[in-house]
Amino acid sequence: MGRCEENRSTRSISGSKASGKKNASSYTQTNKEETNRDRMKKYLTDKVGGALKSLSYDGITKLTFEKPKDETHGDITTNIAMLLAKSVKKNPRVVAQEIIGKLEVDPKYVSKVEIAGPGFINFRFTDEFYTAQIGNILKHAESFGKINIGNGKKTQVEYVSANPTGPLSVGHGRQAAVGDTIANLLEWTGHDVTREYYYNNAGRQMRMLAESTYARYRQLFDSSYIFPEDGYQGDYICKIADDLKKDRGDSIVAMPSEEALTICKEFAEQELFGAIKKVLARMGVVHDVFFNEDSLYKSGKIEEVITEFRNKGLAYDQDGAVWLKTSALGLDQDRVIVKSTGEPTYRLPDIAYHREKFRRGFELIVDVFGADHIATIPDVLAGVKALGYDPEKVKVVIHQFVTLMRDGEQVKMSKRLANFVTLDELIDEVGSDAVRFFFLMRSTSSHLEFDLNLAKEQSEKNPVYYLQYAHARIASILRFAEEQGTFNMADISTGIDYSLLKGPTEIALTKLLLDFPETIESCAMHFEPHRLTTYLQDIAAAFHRFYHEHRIVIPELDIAKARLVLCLAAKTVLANGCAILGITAPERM
RNA sequence: GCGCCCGUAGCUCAGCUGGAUAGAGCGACAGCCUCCGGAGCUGUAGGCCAGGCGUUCGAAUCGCCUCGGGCGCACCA
Repeated sequence: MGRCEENRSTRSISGSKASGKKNASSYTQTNKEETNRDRMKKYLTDKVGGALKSLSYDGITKLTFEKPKDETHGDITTNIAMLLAKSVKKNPRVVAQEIIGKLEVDPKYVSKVEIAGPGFINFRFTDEFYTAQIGNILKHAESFGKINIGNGKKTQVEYVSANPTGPLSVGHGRQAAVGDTIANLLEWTGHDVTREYYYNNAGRQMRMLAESTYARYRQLFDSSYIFPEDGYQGDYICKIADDLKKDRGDSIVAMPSEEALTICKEFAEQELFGAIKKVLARMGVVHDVFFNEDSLYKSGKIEEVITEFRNKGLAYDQDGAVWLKTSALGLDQDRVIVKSTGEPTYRLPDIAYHREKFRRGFELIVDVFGADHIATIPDVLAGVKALGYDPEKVKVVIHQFVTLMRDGEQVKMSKRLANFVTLDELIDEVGSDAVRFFFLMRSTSSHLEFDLNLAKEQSEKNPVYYLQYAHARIASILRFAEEQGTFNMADISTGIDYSLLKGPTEIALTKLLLDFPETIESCAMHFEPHRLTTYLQDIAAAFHRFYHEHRIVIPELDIAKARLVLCLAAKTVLANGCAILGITAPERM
């Protein structure tokens, strides 16, 4: 890995990281088997399984439980009777009745079993079953929600990966937020995550950057100097040229052009990469590894791949170019991997890079790309497979485009005309929390409409504030309770009578809080950060409802304490969720 | 022409491996502060889930087709 530029510097940006440590062995707090729903399933699988056995219905079909959509249908449900109905030739409701007849459940856990609809068996658990677990949330505190399902699996998440030819756009911003949050989710589920940025500082784009910079530099001395036709038009090039002049005076003007261009390229690259890292850091995004495509050439990895394809009979020469027989790998047509000019196409280094990912020992590889890169993926996966690696280990997350809206109108952007909004400007305008949250709010497969007015709005309309407000409000209540002497943060773990929590809003909030670990699991396994944003909105809403129904700091100390502990649990989940999303959870606002 | 994504309330979008009367926010309308943060809460109105056919006990969800919108389809990355 010596070819990679390591960057394991401290990640202390905006306090958004729960921890800079990525030691898999620290994920011992919550085992998967211990999540609330798993516990319920395990219990019921045992009980219902027993009933099926005594009816000789076992082994016919798989017994599963799921969470009903509608809360009035109980806490957990099974469709087993409907699945059995056909093979035992009975009405599903009759089958359900038979099962219930043989069922023996502990009333301490299960308060209600009923047949509903076409033949669902619904179970309701007791309030105490839930509230008794609040202590568990407090015990794990900032680790509540961590689930060790990755077992330290070596995982790489590649995202952003923009070449240093200009400032990052809002599209890159979405990718940064999505990639970084997926990385966070994978860490929370026990994966050993490396955050990586792949770039190319050779090639045509960079040559154009050099020429553009050089031209702007020359124009500082002679305004009639001609700017290249396809050059980068943006003002940022002028600024780089300006800085170059400050740094080197007029010393480059007289140089031979090759030498001058090299200097311009390196200067511009350094300046742009600095700016890219800086703006990413503003969003709390810090990569561990910056992998330079050029290193693949220098170390001969590119040649190696070509040779191997040739040896396998998967590469051939035609019209002066080298072709990859992708048609033999299940794709519609063959593709060029080395142009007749001798230059490789992007496919070749991409394949070589992915092979390196495998060679470096990654067992799970997540690529986050923009929708415009969709077409390249099948080639790379086919290439990887041909080289003997399992393409199933590569998960590609494609995100669709971002549209900025201002005052109900779409903000027109064009990179070529250089009138696009940069990520930096976006953060300047609405702040890092809103940027991250808005980018994460939607499913990656959907286009994202970013409403600038809404993101700036400091009111209940703004979903970020709604969430953060809930956290700040709880913090305020806890402060108040401590001032009143009702509550002592130091000894909250003992002497709480959770059975005093029995209002509908108290129970609803409790249940939702206990869903946190499985929400994390689901988000991580499907690489879908947006579901966490929806979940946290629900938590905030459930808290506000609870708050409005019950006064918390009251003279009845037992009840006050139980409610305060519920508040603290809600605060914990909100804070942990925000940490994963990479947004702040303010104590005051 | 081919591939991928999307089409759900006036607007922006959820809806996890198919499940029971389709959800949220905004917008509209009507309410709620002697009391811990009203940046909050409650209620009303609003939908043939683009359309069609199929799979099944059961479809917004799966399959095929059509229509709309986006993004790609190079010896550019």
